[in-house]
Amino acid sequence: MAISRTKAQPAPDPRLEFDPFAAGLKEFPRDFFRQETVIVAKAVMGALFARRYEGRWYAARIIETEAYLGSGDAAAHSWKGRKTPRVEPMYMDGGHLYVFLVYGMHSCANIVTRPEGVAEAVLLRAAEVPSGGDAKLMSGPGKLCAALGVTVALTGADLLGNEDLRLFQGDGRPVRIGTSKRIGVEYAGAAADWPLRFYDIDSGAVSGPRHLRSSHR
DNA sequence: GCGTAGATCGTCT
DNA sequence: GACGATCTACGCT
Repeated sequence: MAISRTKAQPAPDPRLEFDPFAAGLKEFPRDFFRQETVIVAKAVMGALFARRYEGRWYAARIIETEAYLGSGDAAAHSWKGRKTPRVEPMYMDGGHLYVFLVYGMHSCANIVTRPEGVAEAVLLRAAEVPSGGDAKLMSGPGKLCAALGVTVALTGADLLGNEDLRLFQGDGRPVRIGTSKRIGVEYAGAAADWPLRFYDIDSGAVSGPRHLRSSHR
């Protein structure tokens, strides 16, 4: 009988191997994540969501996000102050991770924003391979998590000072940002039409229907 | 390119 | 007991 040990985490896609430290990339200070959620949702465009696995670093370049505005947002899990065990990470200080499971099979990763007690977050919807390549690999929140090997086991983790889960600033290249309503929240009434989805107009990895991929704003 | 259906199970009512 | 902050396969145009 084997000795019980911590649950094994899935391996990231080898194509994502990239060392942000070797590339000299900087991280974000805590206060960055405490800003307004829409500001953060746009500012992390081009940033690298990175994970260490068996001693190597793997990363995804964020090119599509959505803002979820807490208690006043019918599309947010924290709508009307809901605070169930699943949603609790959304109430943590900015810079934490909130991961949940949708449709019984796909994980979705969010960066928690605002100070502790304010349940807002930025959903990471799509990303590019840092070294280039398959634009379809991470063109959707579930695929992004699958490629990086991120599961609900990581919900509540702190991205600052974390040994194997971090967020790095991009290389500073300007990103042209398009705006649209959020995807998959038709049940949210008026909030379903709020312009809270942001994406890199020039990226081939953007998710969603065609009419939500062309330039807006 | 577009629309539809089915998968699959944790979470909340 | 119903329903997802999704994805893929498949049929049709």
